[in-house]
Amino acid sequence: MSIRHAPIILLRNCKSLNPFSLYKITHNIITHNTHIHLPFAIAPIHQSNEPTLVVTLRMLNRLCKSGETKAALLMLKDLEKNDTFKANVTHYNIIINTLCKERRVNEAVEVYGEMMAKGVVPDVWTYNVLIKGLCGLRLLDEGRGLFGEMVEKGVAPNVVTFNILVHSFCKDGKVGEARDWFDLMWEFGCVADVVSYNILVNGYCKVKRVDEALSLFVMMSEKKVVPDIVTYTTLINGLCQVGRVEDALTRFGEIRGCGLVPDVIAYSTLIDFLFKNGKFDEAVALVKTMEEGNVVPNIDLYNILIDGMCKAGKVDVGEDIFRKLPASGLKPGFYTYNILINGYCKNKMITEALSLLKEMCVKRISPTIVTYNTLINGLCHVGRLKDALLLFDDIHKRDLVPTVVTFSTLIDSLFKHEKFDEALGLLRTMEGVGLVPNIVLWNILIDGMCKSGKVDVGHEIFRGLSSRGLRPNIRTYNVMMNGLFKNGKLTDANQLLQEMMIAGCMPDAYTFNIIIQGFLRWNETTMAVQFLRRMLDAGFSADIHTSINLVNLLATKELDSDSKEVLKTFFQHTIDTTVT
DNA sequence: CTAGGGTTAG
Repeated sequence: MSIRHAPIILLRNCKSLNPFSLYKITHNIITHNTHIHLPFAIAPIHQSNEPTLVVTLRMLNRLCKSGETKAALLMLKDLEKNDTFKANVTHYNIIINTLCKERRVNEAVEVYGEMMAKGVVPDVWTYNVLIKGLCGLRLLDEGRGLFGEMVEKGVAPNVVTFNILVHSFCKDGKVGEARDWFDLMWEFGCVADVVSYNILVNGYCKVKRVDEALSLFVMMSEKKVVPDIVTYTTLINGLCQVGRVEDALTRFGEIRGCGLVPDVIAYSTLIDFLFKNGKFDEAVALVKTMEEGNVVPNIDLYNILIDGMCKAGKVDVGEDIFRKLPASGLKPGFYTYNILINGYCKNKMITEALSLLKEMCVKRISPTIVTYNTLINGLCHVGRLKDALLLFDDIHKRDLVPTVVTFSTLIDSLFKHEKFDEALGLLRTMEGVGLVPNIVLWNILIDGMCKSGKVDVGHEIFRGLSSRGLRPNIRTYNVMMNGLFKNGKLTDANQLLQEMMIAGCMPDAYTFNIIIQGFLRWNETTMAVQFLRRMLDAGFSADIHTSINLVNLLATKELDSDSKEVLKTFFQHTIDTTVT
């Protein structure tokens, strides 16, 4: 037997080897026996007479699919070296795609450079994959740049190219630009398909512009693009998000009439929404309908069910579903554990939550940082700050990295325990490891500052937000307003209210309660009553503190008849809603 | 032999 035939015999006998081992062996033989050509060595793996091109493509693809990127890269290098067999654009595409999926976009771009240096001309697939990879890292400008480059090089974009771009801009919250890309495709001879519409419909829904989503739905029928189950699920989700449940249910009912069948995700969307809005019975009824329709629940639906049970205070039912998963051939992963742990925490059953953490470790399911964040939050919530800090120390031992959420939770709790110095110390630690506070943490900090008697520092932080590229949200305004009122800075508080309205941030129930209590505290009865009226008009109700203050007001103060009238309406309204 | 869309936890 000549050395030339060695690989053939070797590989014929090792069908059970995985692609990596096969290629490793092939690769080793080739590197040590330079006279053997790569295709010659690989072909026998498949014991077929297929053309070498197809064989090598399959080989590469199998390596990538089984997570053996290293071996795949090795193989590509060999293909590049080979002079009797030239690497084809698809070889490169497979590699570039894999690297992009692994978020190794830098390397993908390098391979792109290499292929051009080798004179291999990139095609539309190459660009689509790279644009998607870049946009996935939120490098939208680079993605846009690559689009320009492909056009310049004469590679025509297709509908997929535009879908990737529309989707990327939607994900970044830039629906306007997404719409521009959507409209642009016709100028390149492309026509939007059902996927294009679904992406944009979802984009509009995610920023709560549901009416524009609905008008796209109309546009679809004008353009004779038939909606599919994804279109319906997207719309239903959007309608739910803006509280239009009735419309959502109507759409759900339309599905079958279009010759479509609701799938698990369609059901999941509605079921989850029903649970989140306290419509427990309706949610359970829909699960039954689903099962009767022979739609098989998957792990995601079970996660939603477990979460829903926990949110309804029925953790034991949640645990029951959890324990019965293996019977349905499903095994809970860290995600499911996190949900159940969260359920126990929200129901203040910390012992059970902690024992689930132990169980994960025993079953070799690695907890994630979310697991720890959930437990730390749960411990803080029941006042066990010390234990929360102990758990915080465990994070490093598990090779996990704390996130801004981890720090925020602890800092918030430290502030609530009036441990101001420790809170600020932890903030410094956080910044020391290169984490940047987000708006949620700034809200906590502003609140903490105000409550430790440093309103001015809080106000300063607030003023500095825009220079950090952050926009105050409703909570930011609320904590700031609360701080200003509590410290008697009524003028500033008033000004802040104007500011938030101009910024398009509408006061919510919290805002009104803060304002009313704030004015009452400083005996500004007229203002308080004025805002009470505005609150009632806006459809919000008073919280318990505000209500008590208003009762006291009625009992102790001389009031003009107008004010009395407002208070009367308020109490009547409260009684009505309490009785029903 | 490669590219695009809908649901869930802190």
